[in-house]
Amino acid sequence: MRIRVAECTVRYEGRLNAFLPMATRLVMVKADGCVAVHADGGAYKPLNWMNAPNTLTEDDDMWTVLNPKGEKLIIEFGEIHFETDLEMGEDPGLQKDGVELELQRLLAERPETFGVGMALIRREYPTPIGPVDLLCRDGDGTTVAIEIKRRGEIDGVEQLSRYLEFLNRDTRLAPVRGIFAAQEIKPQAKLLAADRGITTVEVDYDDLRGSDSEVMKLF
Amino acid sequence: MRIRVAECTVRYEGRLNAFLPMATRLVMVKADGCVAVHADGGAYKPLNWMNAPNTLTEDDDMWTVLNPKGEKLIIEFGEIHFETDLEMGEDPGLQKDGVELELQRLLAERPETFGVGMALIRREYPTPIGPVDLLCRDGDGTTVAIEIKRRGEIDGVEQLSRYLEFLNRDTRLAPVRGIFAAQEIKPQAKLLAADRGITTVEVDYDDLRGSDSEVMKLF
DNA sequence: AGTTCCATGTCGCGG
DNA sequence: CCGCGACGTGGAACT
Repeated sequence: MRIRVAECTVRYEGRLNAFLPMATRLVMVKADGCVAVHADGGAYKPLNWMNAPNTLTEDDDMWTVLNPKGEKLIIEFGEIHFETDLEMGEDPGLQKDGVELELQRLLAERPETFGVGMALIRREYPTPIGPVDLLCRDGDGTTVAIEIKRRGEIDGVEQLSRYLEFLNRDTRLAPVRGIFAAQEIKPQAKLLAADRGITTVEVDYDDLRGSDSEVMKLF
Repeated sequence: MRIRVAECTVRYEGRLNAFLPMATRLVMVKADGCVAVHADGGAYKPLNWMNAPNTLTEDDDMWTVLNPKGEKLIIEFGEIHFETDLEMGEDPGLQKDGVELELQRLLAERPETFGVGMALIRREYPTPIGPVDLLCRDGDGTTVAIEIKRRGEIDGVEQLSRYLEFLNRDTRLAPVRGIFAAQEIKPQAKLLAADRGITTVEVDYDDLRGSDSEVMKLF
């Protein structure tokens, strides 16, 4: 990784045009060729950048970064305060844990969370426009499509609506009703769901995890 | 801005849990207190980070970053290869040009782009679920709701559909038809729009800007 | 503060 | 390679 701290101006021409007046900034060039220009503030996002793949041309006090899409990043340097180049090697990468899939797994194990007699048909039930998180049958024998989100927003309701549209064309399943489940559902999403005849359910992740541990303890 | 390149492990506990095994990485601490851990590759996004506001506690070879929401970032250092701390001063900030609002402004000035006799009623016409970009009346006196995006994708069609749903409940406006305008419209979005009876229009930003300059020159 | 929508979103997966 | 959905989305604008 190459790091240069210097006075510079930056011009980006691509999906939009942008310009940075002369100031002191950090320019980072990673091993994969991606370039990022950081100010000393403003979260982790750089002011300007160019992702790999690209080509960096160094020309006197000017760097030109081009990518195959025709985007261009031009950095013109003034005084260079500091520069270094360090070997860092491969990164083993990030291990994550505890997102939507986990919630889905927990709820798939406990369909009765959504009503007495609710039974799972299958997870990730395929439709032409993508898989429904859970497809179930309720106590009355009605098919139920369940969409699960960590945070329930209007998009999720739209997504479920589209699934329902398609599922209801399948005469073997129709009529299909919808349940929208999330840890927290925004008022606007609740409103739209109600308007569409979709039930909303707020689920408690810790409770689910807790009862999961309970179940585990029995074995 | 403080920069340290060192062997380290990183643990994040917050909205999810994540762990980085020991490896050489760059740790950046900006003036506003935000912390970012970068590998030598993978675009501009850090492997792990903590945005301001937060508190950094240095304890021997371990840094603990806490934020008011209870999220936690723990960095444990091994060998330190390099460290520096540089003054960079305020950044004048990025000047952008050519985004959605600009497109909206240009099209609001030229409603006839969407058909002969098209007249603007107002920009950002309010509905209970958000403002419609342009509300117009066409040559036949029919109300037209126009949604403008830089890139036309399925979400935009959904958004316009929702607006139309609400606008058509207003007996003073109904029937309202929809136009979906963007510099570029994805095939899937066109398909969905057609299915919903929404017209799609691809507009040329440079043409619009050009004719804008023309208009300017007349005065 | 809460909510909505934009973004040079980025990223990963599956067709 | 495109389409599509998730993201610790982040960030701005507006109520």
